[in-house]
Amino acid sequence: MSFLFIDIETDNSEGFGLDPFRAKVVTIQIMAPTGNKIILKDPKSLDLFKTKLENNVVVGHNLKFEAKFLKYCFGITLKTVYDTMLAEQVISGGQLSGYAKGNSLKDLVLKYCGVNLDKTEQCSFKAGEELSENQIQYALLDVEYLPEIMRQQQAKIKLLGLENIIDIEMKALPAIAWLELSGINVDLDKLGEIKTKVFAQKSEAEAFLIKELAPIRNLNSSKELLEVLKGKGFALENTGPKELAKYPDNPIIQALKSYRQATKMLTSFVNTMPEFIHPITKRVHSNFYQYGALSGRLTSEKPNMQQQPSRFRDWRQIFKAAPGNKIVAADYSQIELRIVGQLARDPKYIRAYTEGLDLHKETAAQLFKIPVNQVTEQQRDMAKSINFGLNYGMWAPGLKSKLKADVGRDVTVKEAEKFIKDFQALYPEVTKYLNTASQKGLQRLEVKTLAGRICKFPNPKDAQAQGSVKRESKNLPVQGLCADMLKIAMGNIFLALEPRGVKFVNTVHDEVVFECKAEDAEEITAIIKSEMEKAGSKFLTLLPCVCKVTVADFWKKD
DNA sequence: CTTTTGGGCGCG
DNA sequence: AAAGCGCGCCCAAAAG
Repeated sequence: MSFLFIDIETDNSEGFGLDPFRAKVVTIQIMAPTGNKIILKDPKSLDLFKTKLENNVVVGHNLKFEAKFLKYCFGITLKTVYDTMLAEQVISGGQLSGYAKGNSLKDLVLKYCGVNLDKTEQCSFKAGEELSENQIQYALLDVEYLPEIMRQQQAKIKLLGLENIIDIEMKALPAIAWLELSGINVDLDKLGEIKTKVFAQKSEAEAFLIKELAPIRNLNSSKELLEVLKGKGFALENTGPKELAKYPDNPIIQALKSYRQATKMLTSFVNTMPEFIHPITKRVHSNFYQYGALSGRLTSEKPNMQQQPSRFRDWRQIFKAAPGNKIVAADYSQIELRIVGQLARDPKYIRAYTEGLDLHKETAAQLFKIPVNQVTEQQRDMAKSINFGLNYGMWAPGLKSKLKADVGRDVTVKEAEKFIKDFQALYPEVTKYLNTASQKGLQRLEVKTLAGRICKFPNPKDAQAQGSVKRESKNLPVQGLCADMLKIAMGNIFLALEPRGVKFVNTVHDEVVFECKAEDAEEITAIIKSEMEKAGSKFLTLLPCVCKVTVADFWKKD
C-alpha cells in the first residue's frame, strides 16, 4: 500500500458546500508520494481512480468530508486513511478537541511548514465554471503540504506512544462518515402524537403557575422566578433541581417542574426535530465530531443525537426503522464501573461482575448491613448514586443533595460523610486507585487511558481549577477508555456491515445503533454484539465485558 | 444591533 | 477549603 494525498473542492454558492447530498464536487486534487499532482476538473473521470483510492492509504485534512462526498457522489469507499486534523487532535492530548481553534489546514501548514496559506479562494468554486489560474493554484496547494505535516506528526506520535490511538481513530473515521451519511428516520406521526401530549402538559402547568405566582411576567426567567418564589416564602438559593428538591410535595414546585419539562421538550426536541429532516434523504443527518471531547468521546450537534430524551416516555419511538427494516441497538452493560474495577483491580468489583451479581445491590447490602435479598429499590438507588458519585470525586454535601434530588432521601452531611467512609472501607482498592489517579493527574497535568490516549489539562490557575483537574483525573481514564473501546468496535463493524447495506444511525457514548433489513437482523445482531465485546475484552481482562442488544421497530433499550 | 455569559436541563 | 465528570441547546440578561 502506498499513500495518496487528496482534497476536494465543492460548490458553496448556495450555502451548503458541506452537504454531500446537495453540493456539487468541483475539483478533486490527488498527489502521489512522488509529488506528481492531478487535478480532476471533471470528477466523472474519477472512476479511473476508484481502485487506487480504495486500496491505498488516503491522506487528507478532515477526511470525513472527502469520505462522504466520495461515497455519495462516486460510490467510492475510503477504508484506510490518515487524517492530519484527527492526528493533530490526538497529538494535542485532546486540547484541540471539539470546537477548539487551531486545527485547520491553514494552522497546520503554518505550524509545520512555516507557510501562510491564502484561503481566500476557498469558497469561490462554482460547478460548471472554468477554473481560474488562482483557483487551480489554491487547489493544488491544499495537498502540497500534507506529506510534510504527516511526516512531522508521525515523529510526535512515536515519541508520545500514540500509535495505538492513531490506529483506532483512523479506523473509526470511515465509520463516522458512514454514520453521517446514513442519517436516521423520524416518524412524524408519532412526533405529532407526543407534541399534543406535551403541549397539554405545558398549558396546564402554565395556567396554574400564572394563577399561583401572580403577578409573574415571565416563567422562563429564573431571576424573576426566584424573586417571586422567595416572596411566597420559599427558602431557595436558586431554582435548580437540587434546590427545588427541598419542596418535593409542594404543588407549585411540582407544576414548575412539569412546566419546565414540557418547555424543554418543546423547544429543544419536539419543535426543532422536523427542521432537521433533510429535503433530499428525508432523514436526519446530525454532525458528529469524532474527537469532540477531551476524553476522546464523540460529540453531536444539529441535532445533538446524544441527548435525545430517554426518560420522557416514548420519545425515542420517533426514531423508527423504515418499512421492512429493524433498529438494532447495542450498548455496553455498566461499562464505567467495570472499567473502574479493572483499573483498580478491585477483588469485590471483579467478583461481582464475574459472577453476574448486581454490584449496586451488593454495595447496598454491605452499607446497610442487611442480606442482599432484603435490599429495597431505594437502598439500591442510593448505593448506585454513591458508586457513581465517588468515581467522579463527589463530596459529602454533593452526595446529600444528590440523594435528595434523585432518591428523595433526606440525609445530613454527617450521614453522607459516613456513607462515603463506609464505601471507601468496603472498596479499599477502588479508593486507593481513585486517590492515586487524582494525585498523579494534578502532578502531571495529564492522564492516559489503558489504550494510550492522552488527556491533557490546561494549566489550572486557581485552587478551584486544581480541584477540577483532580476530579477529572478520576473520571477521564474511565470515560476515555470507554470511548476507545467503542471506536475500535465501530471501525470493525464498519468493515463487516457497511458493505452489506446496513445503516449506522446513532451512537451515544456506550451505545451504537443500526438499521438493517428485518430478515438480516438476527445475523447482524450477533456480529455487532461480538465486535463490541471483542473490543471491550481487549482491556477488560479481569472481568467480563457484556454488550446488550435490542432489536425493535424503533430505537429502544431493554 | 450582535455576541457572550449564566442558569437550567437533556444525555451517558 | 472544597462541594460530581464529559458534552450541546434553549432562554434571558448583560456586555460590546
